Amino acid sequence: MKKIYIGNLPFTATEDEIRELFGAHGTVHSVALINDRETGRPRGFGFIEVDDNDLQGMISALDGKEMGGRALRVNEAQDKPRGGGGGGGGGGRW
DNA sequence: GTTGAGCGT
Repeated sequence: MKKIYIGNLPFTATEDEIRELFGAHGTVHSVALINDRETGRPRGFGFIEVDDNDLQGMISALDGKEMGGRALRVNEAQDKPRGGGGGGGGGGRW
């Protein structure tokens, strides 16, 4: 199971839309749209957990897909450590 | 009734 970073999301997008959109191209284990912790406004990006075998398929299939008038940005997430401990990994190689 | 970076508690 891997994580996918979704950016350039429209403020009108919801987890349900993401789940259905990505679920149509693979198995989506969980969907999480990130909104501002202080103001509560949507940040325009989110995360989803998908299977390893469907990760590439979703990225190649939904990356650049238009949603709400804006092109979605799909890429494998970096599994950044949020709650202490651990170190970064991979990343940055574009 | 607003907005736009880009990896979350």
